[in-house]
Amino acid sequence: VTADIRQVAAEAGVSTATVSRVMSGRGPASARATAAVRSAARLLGYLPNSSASSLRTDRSMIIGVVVPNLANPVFLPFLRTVEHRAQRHGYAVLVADTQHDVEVERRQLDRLGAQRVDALVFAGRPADPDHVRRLSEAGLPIAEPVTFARQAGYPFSSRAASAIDDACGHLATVGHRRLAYVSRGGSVRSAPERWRLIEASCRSVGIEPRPVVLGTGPGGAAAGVPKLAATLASLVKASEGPTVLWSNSQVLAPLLLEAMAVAGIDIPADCSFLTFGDSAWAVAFRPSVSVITTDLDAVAVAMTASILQQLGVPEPGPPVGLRPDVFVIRGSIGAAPTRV
Amino acid sequence: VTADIRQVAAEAGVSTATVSRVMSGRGPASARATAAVRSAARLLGYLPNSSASSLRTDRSMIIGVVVPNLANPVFLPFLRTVEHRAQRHGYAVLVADTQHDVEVERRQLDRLGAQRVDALVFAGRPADPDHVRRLSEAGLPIAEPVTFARQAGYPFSSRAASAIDDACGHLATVGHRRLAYVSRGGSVRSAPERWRLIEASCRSVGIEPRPVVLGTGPGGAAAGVPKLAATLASLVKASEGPTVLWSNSQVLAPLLLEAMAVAGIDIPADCSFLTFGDSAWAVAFRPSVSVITTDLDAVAVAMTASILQQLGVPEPGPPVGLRPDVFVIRGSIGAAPTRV
DNA sequence: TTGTAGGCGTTATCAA
DNA sequence: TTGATAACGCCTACAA
Repeated sequence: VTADIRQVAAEAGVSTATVSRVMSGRGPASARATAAVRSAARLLGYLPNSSASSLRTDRSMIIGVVVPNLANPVFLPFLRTVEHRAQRHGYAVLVADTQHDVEVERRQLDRLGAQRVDALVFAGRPADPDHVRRLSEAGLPIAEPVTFARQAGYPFSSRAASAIDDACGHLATVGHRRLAYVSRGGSVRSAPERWRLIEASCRSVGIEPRPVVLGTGPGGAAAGVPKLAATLASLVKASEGPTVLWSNSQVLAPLLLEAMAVAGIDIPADCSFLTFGDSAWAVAFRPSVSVITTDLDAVAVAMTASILQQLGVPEPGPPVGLRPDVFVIRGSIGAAPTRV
Repeated sequence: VTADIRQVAAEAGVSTATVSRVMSGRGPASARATAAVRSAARLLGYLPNSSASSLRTDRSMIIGVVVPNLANPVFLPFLRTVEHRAQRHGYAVLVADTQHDVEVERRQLDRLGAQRVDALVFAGRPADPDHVRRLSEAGLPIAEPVTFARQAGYPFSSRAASAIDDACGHLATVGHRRLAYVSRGGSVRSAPERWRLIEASCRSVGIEPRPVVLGTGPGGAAAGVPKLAATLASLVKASEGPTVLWSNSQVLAPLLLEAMAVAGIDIPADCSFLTFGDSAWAVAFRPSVSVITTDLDAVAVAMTASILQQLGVPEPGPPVGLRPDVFVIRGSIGAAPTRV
């Protein structure tokens, strides 16, 4: 369907070597030849076949982005950032959703391997870290959040820890003594450090933490708001019930808030609320929702910069620093209620 | 770095042709040869080089997905659906963000063209429809929402029209006579039909519609909530001001809601509210937010199925029907206030 | 500064 | 059922 390099060469009255040199910008070419090739290429709508070029040069100009769950909007800024910076340097972006599944991840990595991607960027923790380590040792440039943060001097724990400490400290100060950390089945596994940090931090300020794991069926928590409301009602209204609900994720937060509204739990009079992950809706909600934010975008920028550098692309500007997570106090946190 | 077909052939004691036949599943191969090749491939970690394969077969096994704005979460389910169905049939997905810009789109399409993608899926309307039409006429399978819906017997207008009529009808019934349709600079251009439909529908039920376009600077409306609040306050509190605010997009909605809260505008007592695009937060919000939903996921499924069929991949099951948009009544719409 | 020619890894043809 | 071999389109020594 498309023109090839020989047709362009013929049209321009030069050899294929000259066309190649002009199109890639590598190697010498007279002004005359350059002009002839350019116009011939435009005339024929010539686009160099990157399969052929990859085969010859052993560079695919493709970066693979591995996302643990494409349904989760938190990964969107990540994907966006990588795509923007990659395309600026002529790289295309292949996206692969692993659906939090080891087997799917393996298949996807094989697919990316078959495409001979020049680098791999993980938007979240890989399901099979060993496999990834092996690829990395085989010479493939790879960026993965946890390892990356560690190398950059921000191991996960320290990045999140201060924000979690801030949150727990504030909660204790305004009188809370019992906290429930709510998550869904799938997510617990993906971020076990969080729970450990929260647990430790709570204990140190005299708050008793308690994990609440919601069932993860088809439809998940979304399917059963009335049921969820009942669960939360009995949880919160018990005499020794928690006075704070802490949502494990941005996705879970609105479901919990809705269920609390349905259950007639007033925020923050009956129970305070906070969640991981900020959003415009969290701000708009009344009372506005306290959050712990991670600057995922900055992480993506730093990871992409590191990858591009390994690929030998000069990225101008100073290296981007990673900001630790931040605890944002908003109206959804109030003084602990005194239960009758 | 990776093993090639010759090494596998040597290891398995067969020819490269046999390896190729076994790995691709095309062509005959004895059980004995198959087993030998399989184990040799596993041993060497062999992944066929798809650049070479593409070059030879003229099929890249890549589907390009063009997204007008990767920052907008509405495109996420779309991307997810295409990715899932594509990978099920061995296709990889290349994602390209055009940032609503003709020039960027052109560059991205060139990049995808250079990769010789087997098909193109547009998650939103292309910035340069003529260019896309040209590609399509050149034989590239392309799916694009508007054209696709039209072919499927659901031209955009009729898909959205009944929901818009429902909304306007309901608003008129509960006494509204003046409506403001709020959008941001960029989005108006991307969906001018909406405004036309809304305008016509409002007029037909005796509501006076009025477009409100918010400035689109860096940071956009997000930067100036106080300013936005002032704007909305003077808009709504005028004696002839609108009694309904209709948000053009899911992204804009939380900003407007926050600004209304800041401005002390009560929903729905002072002013009713509705938006395009449903979400868990819209449901959780109090009062919960009335919406017009589009089943983008179903659109993605149908578009992908059509593409896969054009690529000669048998998609089992009956063709998916496209549901028209739906107007969902929730608490954010109430009776029109009588202004003093 | 330009052209010639060989080969990147794979698949399809064809003869055995 | 198998194997030898000629492309696929491009890049890059190397020679001119």
